[in-house]
Amino acid sequence: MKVLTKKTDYAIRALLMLGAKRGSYVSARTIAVEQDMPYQFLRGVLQEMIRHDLIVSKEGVQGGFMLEKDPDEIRVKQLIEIFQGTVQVSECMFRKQICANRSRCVLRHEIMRIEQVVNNEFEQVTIGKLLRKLTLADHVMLASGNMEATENK
Amino acid sequence: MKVLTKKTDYAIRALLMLGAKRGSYVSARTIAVEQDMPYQFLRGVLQEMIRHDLIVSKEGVQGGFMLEKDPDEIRVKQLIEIFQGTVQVSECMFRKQICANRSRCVLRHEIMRIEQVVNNEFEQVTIGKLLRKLTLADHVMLASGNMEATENK
DNA sequence: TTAATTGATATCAATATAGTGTCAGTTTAG
DNA sequence: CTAAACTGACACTATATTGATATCAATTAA
Repeated sequence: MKVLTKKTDYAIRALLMLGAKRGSYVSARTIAVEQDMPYQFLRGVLQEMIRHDLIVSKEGVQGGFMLEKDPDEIRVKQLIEIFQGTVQVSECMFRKQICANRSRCVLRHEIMRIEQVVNNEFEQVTIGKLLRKLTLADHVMLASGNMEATENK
Repeated sequence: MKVLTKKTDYAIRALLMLGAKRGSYVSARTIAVEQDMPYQFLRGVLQEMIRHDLIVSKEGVQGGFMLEKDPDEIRVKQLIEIFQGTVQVSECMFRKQICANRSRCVLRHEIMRIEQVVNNEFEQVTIGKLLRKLTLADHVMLASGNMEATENK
């Protein structure tokens, strides 16, 4: 059971990078290299985020992508929805056709409850929160002199 | 994002059926027909559950499957683990290699926390609990005269 | 003018999920 | 003792999802 797919993972990390460099354009190439993501794949992810007004782009030399929304208003929940579709337990479950199978109904009811819990959690996590944790962690590392984890191969 | 795969879904519903008919053997054919599941596929699921000592089987005519464990001790969490592998956010995350990428680390940390929440929820749901909800729901339905949902096509 | 870029797609590869088929062995009813 | 109803154990196919690559036109700055 994999909670985040590559697309969502790349999206979040790209946003974190854009969030850290707010105000300037960062190219897909730069993000791909620094975050070790497949270039073309990442581009698709970035374009999807443009369509959802999370970021803006500038073409040509010195172009790239820039954060559009307030990091605190970009929720991981939304990213999951964009790249993985709504969190759902199993298919069907249309209101109209009350499911023909009792045990399936009982199961669904229980799972939908858990679904709510998960959604709630992902709703709480924003790019802003992650950004703050990121910089906080880096401060701790700098203070302790432990730098390896900050390096990029 | 799909929480339960068909295998897990079938497994749970098969167990509910075995739980409702404890003490007697129920054949894969019967379960498949009554619960509307693909016969051969279900058989694979049942065999997997035998390997994990959740159920026992008897070969030959009048044979079938029977619940082995106490329904209250069969947790949906375990079924998910058997049929979908441990709940994990993304691959890797081995303790030894501290991840080379800071933003990935921060993300992981947050996701692992949510993972805990989800695991906890699934840990609470047992076949026993579902069985009780099932029979309770049926009583309510019988009382209100609403029978359609109990019928099988 | 050229190189660095995005926009827009098309296509492919890899993996995971879902489902089918076959055959040997077991058991019970007749 | 035989036929039919079963499970055990696999091998296989199909479909869907995910992950990744490739191409080409348009844009922009140096």
